[in-house]
This record gives sequence, structure tokens and C-alpha cells, in this order.
Amino acid sequence: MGVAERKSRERAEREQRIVAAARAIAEREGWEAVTVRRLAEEIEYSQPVLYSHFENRTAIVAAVAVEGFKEIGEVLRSAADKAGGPAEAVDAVARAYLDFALGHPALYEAMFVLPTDLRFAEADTRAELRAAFDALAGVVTPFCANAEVAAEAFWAALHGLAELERSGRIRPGMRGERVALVVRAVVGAEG
Amino acid sequence: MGVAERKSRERAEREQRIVAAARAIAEREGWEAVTVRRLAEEIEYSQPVLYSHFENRTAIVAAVAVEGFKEIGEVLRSAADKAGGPAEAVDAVARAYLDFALGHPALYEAMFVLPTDLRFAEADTRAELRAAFDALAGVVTPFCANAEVAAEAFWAALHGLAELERSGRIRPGMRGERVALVVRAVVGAEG
DNA sequence: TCATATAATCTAGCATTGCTAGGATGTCAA
DNA sequence: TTGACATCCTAGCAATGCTAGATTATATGA
Repeated sequence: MGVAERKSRERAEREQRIVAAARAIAEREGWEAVTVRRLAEEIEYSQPVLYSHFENRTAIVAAVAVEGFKEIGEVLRSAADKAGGPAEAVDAVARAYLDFALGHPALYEAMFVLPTDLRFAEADTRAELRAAFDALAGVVTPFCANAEVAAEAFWAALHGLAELERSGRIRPGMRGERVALVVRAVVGAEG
Repeated sequence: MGVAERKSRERAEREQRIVAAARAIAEREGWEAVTVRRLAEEIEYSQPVLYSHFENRTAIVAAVAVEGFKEIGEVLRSAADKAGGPAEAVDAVARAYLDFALGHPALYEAMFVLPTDLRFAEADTRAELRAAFDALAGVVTPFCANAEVAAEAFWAALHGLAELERSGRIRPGMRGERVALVVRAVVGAEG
């Protein structure tokens, strides 16, 4: 019978509306404005309904973070694909990463700063994260012997640049120069 | 009259006890355990007393962060001084940075992750932060043309490594290899 | 068609948080 | 001793995450 399907579909849609509302409010007013009451009001249901979808508030943040991992993975892959060669690919991925992080600060915050309880051990979230990481690792591989370690270091450099700039600790105007240095460190390791 | 001096000294001591208690609880149980009530109980005064010392809770976190900036500055300078040459200095500073960050995770969290309201524009905090940054910049200068930009990138790489490892996103065992890569990127830029 | 069991949802409230108003208590000079 | 001032505490507010229990809607059987 289609009743059960309709119900579960409506449930999934409502869940998606919760995540979307959380993300929108966070991006517009910051994560501290994302309260359970506010979300309940937004989707026009009472608060306990939210707890039938998510265990707690941080699980909602985690759901937004997973969206972010999925999207940044696509963005990075797309940047790598469009590049003319391996060196350009590193450059394109690096810039795409920073554009993404600083273009969606609240989303990036959910992914890397806020406590999310997603311990990178669950099957689903690991897949999203792994895919994003692989996009980074892919462009680094041609230049380094130990690709896994190099990818981690590359990722760390980009993450550090994003975080320090996002929190106003380094000069915003010099982003291009800093990225160029990091890219040079990766690409120039052999040449 | 020495009465006023005694009073202001006692006040300063009490303030220091607040900061020390906050730091100790955070390092032992995490920052979410650092509540104003808990701190009041710890120093054996009522809550409003805390608000005669600090504007709000985040100002207490900021005070702990300033302590952290002071200490990491000393640690990095000491590491640089003990090193045998400029290349070794970069390596020593990089390892000292990560040891500090991962050895005092709550302190590092106060410095870089938690919202602190210290906008790096106030005279005092700027001095502490600037001193720490200069310790980083100092060891990078011999190897790079644009030292300021290089120092920012170096800092970002170390911060990224610290954060990704602290939050369990990269393998803990490979720290040495990653640091070596970063150091090589700085030192090897000329050689 | 209607009664009933089940599922879905809401109302109301708890405990905890950061923060503050207003009263009580101590302290010091005149 | 008294009055003015500083110091401190009690008590409480509003907001938060979360939940128990009542209430309403929905589907299923006779």
C-alpha cells in the first residue's frame, strides 16, 4: 500500500526541511541563533517532533556538516577536472577549497569547528568525508611519494588558512599569495 | 596607605584564581563544564563577584586564551633558541607548536576555536599574540623572500595540523611525517 | 459504519544556563 | 557613634535543551 511510502516520504521531506532551516539560519545569523524552538517554529511543528528525527541538537549540526562534506567533495572534484594539468589542478583545488570555506562560513564551521559527535566512524558520514579527502589526495598524488601523508599535510594547510582567515587572525588581502606558497610547496617538491 | 594596595592586590589574586580555575576545569573536563556557577563555587564567592571581574563568560575564556598566547610565545622562542641552525630552528619550532597545541587541548581551544570577543585589536592581547607570531616568523625569515606571507602560511599549516589531529580527522601516528613535510616545504624553498 | 488500537503530535514543564536587580553586610572617615 | 560608601549575597529572570504525559488524528478490524 502506498500509504506507508507517502508517510515515509513526507517524513524524509520534513527532515530535510529541518536541516535546510538550520543551515539557512546559521548562515544568516550564526549557529547560536539555531535553537530547537526556532527550528520547530520554522517547520511549523512542535519541538518534540524534532527529537523524533534527531537525537539532539548536535545531531542536526552534524546533518548540516554531512551536506557540507558532500558539496565540497563535488566542488573539489569539479575544480580538479577543469584544470589543464596536474600542477594547475593543485592550484585550482586549493583555491576552490578556500572559496568554499570562506563562502559558506557557517557550513564550514559545522564541518570542522562545532562539536558534532560524528566520529568519522559511522558508515555514511565516513563515505562523504572520505570522498572529499580523496579529491584532495588525488591532485597531490602525482607530486609526492607518500601520497597519504602529503594529502593530510595539504589538507591541514588549507584548513589552517581557512580557519585563520575566517577568524580574522591573518590579513584577508593576502590570500592569493599564501595559497601560491602552499601550491608551490606541493608542486615544486619534485621540480 | 597600604590598605588600597592590599585590596587591589587581593582583587588581582582573586581574578587570577578565576582564570586558573577556568583553565583547570576546562583541561580536565572540557569547556562545557566551565560554568559561572562552578567557577563561583571554586573560588568560594557568589556569582555576581565574577561579573565584577569579567564582563561575561567569554571574557573569562579570553583571559585563558591570553595566558595561552603568552606561554606558546615563550615555548616557541625557547625552541628556536636551542636549535643549532636556521633549518633546525624551523623544525624545532614546528614540533614545539604541535606539542603545545596537543598537550594543552583546552587551552588551544580557547585560543583558536572558542568565540572569545578578543578581536586582536586591543592593546594587551595584540601584544601577546604578536609576540607568539613573531616567534614563528623569526625562524621562517631566513628562507623566504616575503617573510610575512610565509610566516602566515607556516602558521596556518601548523594550526591545521593541530586542529585536524585534535579533532581526530587525521591519523595520530603520522604526526612526525607530516611535520617533516611542512618543514621541508619551508626550508627546502631555497635549497 | 463505527469502535478501537495505534501512531502522530502537542502542551506543559523540568533542570540548567548566563546574567542582574535589589537588599544586606561590612568598612572607613568624620 | 554615625553616616556614606564599597563589597557581597540572595533571589530571581529569561532562554536553553530536552522529555513525560495527555491529546488528537489515523488506520484497522468487526
